[in-house]
Amino acid sequence: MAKPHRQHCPVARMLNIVGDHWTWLIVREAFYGVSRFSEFERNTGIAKNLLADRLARLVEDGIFEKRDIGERGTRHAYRLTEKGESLHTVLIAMVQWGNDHIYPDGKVPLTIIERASGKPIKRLQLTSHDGAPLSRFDLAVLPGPGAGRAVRQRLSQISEKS
Amino acid sequence: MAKPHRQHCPVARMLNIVGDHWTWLIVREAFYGVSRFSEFERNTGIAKNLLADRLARLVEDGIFEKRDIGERGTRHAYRLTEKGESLHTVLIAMVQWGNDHIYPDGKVPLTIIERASGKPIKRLQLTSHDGAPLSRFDLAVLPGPGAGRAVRQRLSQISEKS
DNA sequence: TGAATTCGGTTGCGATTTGAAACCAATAGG
DNA sequence: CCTATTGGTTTCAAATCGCAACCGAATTCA
Repeated sequence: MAKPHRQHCPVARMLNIVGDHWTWLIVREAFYGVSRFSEFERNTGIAKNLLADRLARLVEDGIFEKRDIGERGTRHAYRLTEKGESLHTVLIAMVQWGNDHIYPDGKVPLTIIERASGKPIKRLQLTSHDGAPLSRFDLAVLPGPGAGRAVRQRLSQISEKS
Repeated sequence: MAKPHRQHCPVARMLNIVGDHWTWLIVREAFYGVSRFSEFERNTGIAKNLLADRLARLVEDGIFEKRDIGERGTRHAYRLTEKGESLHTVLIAMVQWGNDHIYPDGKVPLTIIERASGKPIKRLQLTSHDGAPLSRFDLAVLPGPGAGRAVRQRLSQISEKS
């Protein structure tokens, strides 16, 4: 794949793990319940060598866990770890964006509903600490506890401008 | 870049537009207020030829809009369209995931706060139509108004399993 | 008014990655 | 015991990446 990003930025660092488009299709399949190599292959259309490579990386990065099945087996199940499971919010954000902006006339291929009520879920919304909805213009980005010199400098430049 | 995905899936289709890791760094910069070619270049570390390619694609896909500045200008500003702006939720989801899973001991490089209160924003949460928080196990995926045969078949296979 | 620098690219090139296919050993299923 | 499936690895051509060089127009500097 590509050269890893060295920036101390959660987005850049996340992209080192899940910055590949095949990876997201693999993760999507995992949330559909897929766990076997051949199923990932069939459902995404990825080439075998790439699938093997991506799965190995994802296991190494702690997104998937590889378990043997069948006792004396060369058969495996790839299951999402908790770290992997928590990608769910990002995936849903992607689905919602795709549904909003790709299909004309609301002719979306799939809708996500709450099982219990049968009604569609709400769109993901940024909210303040007390739950009030926020737009991106209500936000500011501050250096966190782990911010180094570079990050601090960068963020101060931004706040100057605005 | 890669061959586009042909699946009728919002995730796959979105990845055709923003499935590249550089693209997300460019979008990140745009949300920081960056609009000029040279600034994108400096702040992301991307090569000039790739930046030119990515920006052209993003303009074509309606994520950015390219405006001339300086009257008789070979100088341009790349600004997010509304379609581009709405990627914000996805980006925030990525930031939150990165902050949660990449930095040990909560030593995150940046925190996102509400400007008005100075307090950190809430984590993005899936909610039902009436606002109750949901986990991914509370959800079901149904074919939408634009679902074709392939999607229907696929989704019915999934519901069989669970 | 020149001279130097910046901006927004394009071109060329070697190194890396991709995608498709062929191949393969082990095992499960009938 | 035979066949198909699983989970890969290998091979190879084509595409892409990343880096550096170059470039014309325009802006800034002296």
